[in-house]
This record gives sequence, C-alpha cells and structure tokens, in this order.
Amino acid sequence: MDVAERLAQTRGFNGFSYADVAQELLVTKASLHYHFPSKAELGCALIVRYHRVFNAALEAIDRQSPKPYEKLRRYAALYDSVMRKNRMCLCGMLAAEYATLPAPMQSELRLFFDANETWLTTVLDDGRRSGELAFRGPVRQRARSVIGALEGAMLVARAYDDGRRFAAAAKAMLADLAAEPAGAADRRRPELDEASALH
Amino acid sequence: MDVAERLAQTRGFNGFSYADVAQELLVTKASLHYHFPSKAELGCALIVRYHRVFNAALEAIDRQSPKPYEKLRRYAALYDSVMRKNRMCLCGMLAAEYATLPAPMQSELRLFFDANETWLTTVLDDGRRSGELAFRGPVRQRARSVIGALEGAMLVARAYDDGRRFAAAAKAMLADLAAEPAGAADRRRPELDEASALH
DNA sequence: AGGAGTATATCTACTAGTAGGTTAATGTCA
DNA sequence: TGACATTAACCTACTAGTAGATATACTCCT
Repeated sequence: MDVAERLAQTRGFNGFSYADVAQELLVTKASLHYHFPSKAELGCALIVRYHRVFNAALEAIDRQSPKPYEKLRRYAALYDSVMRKNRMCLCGMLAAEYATLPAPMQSELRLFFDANETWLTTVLDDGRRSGELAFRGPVRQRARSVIGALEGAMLVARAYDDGRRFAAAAKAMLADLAAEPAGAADRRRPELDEASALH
Repeated sequence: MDVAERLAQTRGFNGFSYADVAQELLVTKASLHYHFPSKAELGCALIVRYHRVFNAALEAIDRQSPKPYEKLRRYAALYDSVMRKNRMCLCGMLAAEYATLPAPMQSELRLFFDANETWLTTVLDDGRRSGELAFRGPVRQRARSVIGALEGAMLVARAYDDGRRFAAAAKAMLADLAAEPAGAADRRRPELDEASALH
C-alpha cells in the first residue's frame, strides 16, 4: 500500500499498474491480486487508510493546540509535509481523475473532503468567535475555500516542481485569515514548518 | 481536437485513447495518427490552442473592461464557463498528471500558468494602486494564490459534480479582494455570470 | 513425536482486451 | 500527376484479472 500510495500521489490512480507495484516489491502481480482482488478495492483501501491517518493527525492537533490559528497552521503543515515528498495530496489527485474512478472510490473520496470541511468549519467558527481569525461570509464556505486553496496550490506547484511555491501560498492564506487590522504592521507569525505528521 | 480536449478535461490526458476519439468521430485510429503522429504532439497542440483561446479572452477583457475588479470578475467567469460544461480546466487537469506527461507538454503547460500569472499580476497591481482592490503581500504571490484558489475549487467541485460549489468559491475570492473596510455592509457586487468567452 | 488438515501466501502461466503506433494500399480532388 | 487524406491490417507492449500448482506454517488429533 505504501508503494501504491506513492505512485497514486505522483502519477495518479490511472498512472500506475499492478505491474509497477509488483516490480518494486519484487513479487508477482498475482500476489498483489491475492491481497487486493481488483484495483478498485486497492484504491478504496488507499483512500480509507489515508483518511484514517489524516483524521488521526487532526485529532492530535485538537489535543495539542487549543488555539484556532495554531490549528490552522498545523493543518496547512500537513499538506506541506506531503508536498515536501514531491507528492500531491492523494485525494486531490483522485479528485482530478474522479470521472474515471470506480463508484466505491468516488464515495470514499467525498467522505474525505467532507471530514476536512467539517473539521475546518469548527476551527474557523471558533477562531472568528474568539476574534483570533477574521474572514467574511459563511463559515462553511470559508472552509471549502481553504481546502480549495491548498489543493490548488499543490496542483500548480507540481508543474514547477517547487515546494516553496506551495509553502508561500499556504503562508499567504494563513496571513489572510489572521485577524490583523488593515494596515497594521506584520505581526510575526510562526513558520509553516513542523515535524511531519502525515508520515 | 474538440473531442480530445473534452476527453482530456473530463477524464485526463491518460484517461482517453486514440480509439476513444476515433470512435466518436467515426474514423480510424490511423487517420488520427496522420494528423497527430504521437499522443505527445496531440497533447501539445491541445495546450497551445487552449492557451491561445484563453489569451484571446484575456485580451478581450482588457479591451472591454478597464476596471481591475471587473477584469478579475470576468477572469473568474472564464473558469466558471469551463465548470458549467462539467469540465476541469485543461491545464489544471494536466498539472495533476504532470509527472506522466511528455517533456514538451510539461514546458507548454508552464507557459500557460506563467501567462496567467503575468496577466493577473498586472490587474492586481493596478487594482491595489487605485484602491479598488485590497490584499496583503507581494502582488505576484497574490496572483499565484488566485490561480491556485480557482484551480483548487474546480478540482474539489468535480468530486461533488456541483458547479455551484465552484461559483461560490469564486465569488468568495472576489469579495475578499474587493476593498471593503472590515465590517462594512455587503456592497452589492455584480454576479459571476457572463456570456461564456471560452467557447 | 508424527502426521493430517487448513489458512496464508506466493509462484508460473495464461486470458482477453486495450494502449500507442506503423505499413502499405487506396481513395479523392485540383 | 501529385498532394492530401483515409483505410484495413497489423505490431508490440501493456492492462487488469484468473487458474492452478506450490510452499510455508500453524493447529488439532493420535
């Protein structure tokens, strides 16, 4: 699954085959089909695992960082840790291939985005209420914008093989959300970096 | 090329074959190979044409709309017109598949994003100088954020087969850029819609 | 201790179908 | 006549997936 995940994140789900994985592991294709009878099942397993690991990372953030801005920063850092491995977010990649995916993968994929949206909605709502974050419009809409901005930044950054491009976009987004009175001097905010939580 | 473009936008460049195009046009694969000897050449031709049409649309905007906010609104409307056809931006889709693309397509792809960035940089700079737009940080960085936000919004919206999701994200982004003093009542801004410029 | 049976995991060898691409002959029209 | 365009037929490589044999190892029974 590690190999398949990496290939799916770099080449897309339609961009790798059982043969690719088999060759890398020095086993036969048939052996892989024993564990994952069809590619659709492999794909579902990949999303479910990715979702689970991501959820665990969000729970760790909730446990360790009470402040909304800090939560948001660490959320962006999760994406950054993926980018540093020269990969695209698995689910962002699959979203591009959405029309060609087997139905079970499609629903599993939506669950991932839904979970992200829900978590972000809570964080953004808390942040705005406490005055730590500032933004206009419905909270849920803003959550979707955050996801879109991060996924989009990853997408384009890949075409330039430049992770800094993503990091800069993430930082800009965080700065926009930080409640700074217009025209105020740049308050020093901590950097994006943090120990990678998404292996 | 129309057929290939549609397939590339909906299924990805690796998600369709010469056979798919041939079948739809009621010609043979060999016939297509006469016009586009290799798939790489077909892919390049698709990007070049897409880029050309896009450029023409930007020039039309420059000609018809002097105001930065209006330019930006129409820029977002270009993306929206793609989304309304249940397609992904061709170049956003190709960015996802970047690692699997032939080298000539990779460079052609970067040219598209570079051109977008340059155009947006000018618009955003004019807008900030005139006070019509407000945002923090370097202009070029903001231009990249705008591209990323739009591409990302398209990407995710596809997983929900819901164009309104994209339109809402685009509207939110425009509202953020419109220079409204924090806390001011919603000034009525024109809607996203406009006659589709990208065929 | 010595099987017998069983679950797990792997292999070789194969299928049917599709991928991008080629060749050489043929049609079409100025 | 010659350029442009199309075709049938074919090629090689690869795709997901299957069949059946085989190896390993653990459990239960005698």
